[in-house]
Amino acid sequence: MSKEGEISPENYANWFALYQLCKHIEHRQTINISSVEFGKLLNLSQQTASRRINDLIELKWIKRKIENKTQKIVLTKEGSDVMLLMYKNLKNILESIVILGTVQNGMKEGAYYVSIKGYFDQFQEKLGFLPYKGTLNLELNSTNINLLREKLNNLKPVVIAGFQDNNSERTYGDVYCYDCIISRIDNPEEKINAAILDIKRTHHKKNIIEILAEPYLRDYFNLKDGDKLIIELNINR
Amino acid sequence: MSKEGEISPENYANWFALYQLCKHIEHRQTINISSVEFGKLLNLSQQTASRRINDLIELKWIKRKIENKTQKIVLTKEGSDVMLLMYKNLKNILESIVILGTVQNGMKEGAYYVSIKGYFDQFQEKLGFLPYKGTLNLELNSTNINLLREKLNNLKPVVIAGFQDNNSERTYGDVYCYDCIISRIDNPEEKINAAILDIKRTHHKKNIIEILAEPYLRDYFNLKDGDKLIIELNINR
DNA sequence: ATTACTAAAACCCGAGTAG
DNA sequence: TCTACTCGGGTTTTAGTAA
Repeated sequence: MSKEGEISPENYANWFALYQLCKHIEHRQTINISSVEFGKLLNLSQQTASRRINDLIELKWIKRKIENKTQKIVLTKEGSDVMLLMYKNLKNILESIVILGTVQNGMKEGAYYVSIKGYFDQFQEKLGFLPYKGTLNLELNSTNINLLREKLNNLKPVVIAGFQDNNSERTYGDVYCYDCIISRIDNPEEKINAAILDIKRTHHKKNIIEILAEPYLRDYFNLKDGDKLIIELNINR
Repeated sequence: MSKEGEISPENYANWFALYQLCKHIEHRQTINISSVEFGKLLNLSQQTASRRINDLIELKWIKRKIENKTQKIVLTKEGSDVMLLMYKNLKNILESIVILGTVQNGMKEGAYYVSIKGYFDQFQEKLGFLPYKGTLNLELNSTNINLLREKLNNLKPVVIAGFQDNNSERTYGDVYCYDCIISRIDNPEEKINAAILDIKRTHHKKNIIEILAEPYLRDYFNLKDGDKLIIELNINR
């Protein structure tokens, strides 16, 4: 076997077995499962499941106590480290994948919302810049939109507080933004601070997002429809 | 093959191959790698690596363009979904593993810090309760301390702002806390809001954490040294 | 250099069964 | 019932090699 906790071809079957075991973990890192049940979980026979458990014990990823012919399985520190390592690696991979958007025409609803005084006055303080009164529309492919959603889930939004307009009696709800950095794909070194307007509330096709920034981005980056921009999220938590 | 994106024994070798490929991803979800290099990455022969790539293409997890006998590999939406799914499952697993601590004697430095007026006055507002002027020490085993660290990494701390004491000319730094919920392991239904004092700054053995709560927890839970408590973190982001 | 076919070797799984 | 052994058969890997 290779380095401690490393997953290699000799043991990725075992890694997968550990992963399935962990899905059934209960209080105190304990799992109650027979080799027959474990076999069903893995889509494998009782015999192979039993062998897997012994492999995992040998790897020191789990411990077992047999009481009255039934086994209690406990995750060890090494075992939980293996799971943590994979989790961290996946997190890194997903975070390192650069998200790309394609410039689309139109300013859509974003421009309207940005201009409303009750919102606009909060931008300087909360985003760190006074945005251009319009948004840039970026289309993301389905790979990118999924990754973006997951990244946004793990990010704290900038909340632009809602308010009541006493003249029109209209109520304006909270607006959510996410800090980001934008650059041209053909010149990734020239970056600019920007913000993504919350994608949940827009009426768009679901794979279009709206970007806020201080300058008019089409001029700033000399953009035409179809140009590609890199969207980096600040993962500075 | 089973459900879309599901990893089963027929394809966890392929899943692992995809995972290794993703570690080498570059701009625009593209990977440049030969079958020889990929074989080395997987600790497998060039022939098997080549077959894996074809398997991944058949699974629609990647696409490939061959130019001048060299291949460019691009992750598909399905491929990134597979990675995202595993990431989310691991996240769930790690979050669902309950962290246990064992009651230890002593109040240590925590008690001193809690009592300092400059800090104490902030607790009501920031933690939602005025803590007992002492901390409960919990010892965590190495599995639990690792999991806790990872969970805290993904949590927003409650910052108790530092201040300057004009009498003693001493400067008191920021103190970090994390909201949590405590219960006896033998009665997990009776819960109480509490906070973990930042574990990084204490001079403790590294597997001891300090808990703040409104009541004197030893009385509240009728605790003696060695009793076990469940520590739940608020993952309500 | 590449990728990938074929065929033999190595490996793994599960049926039968023991404890 | 449980877990886990042996061993035959099927699957996967790799060496050799072609394109």
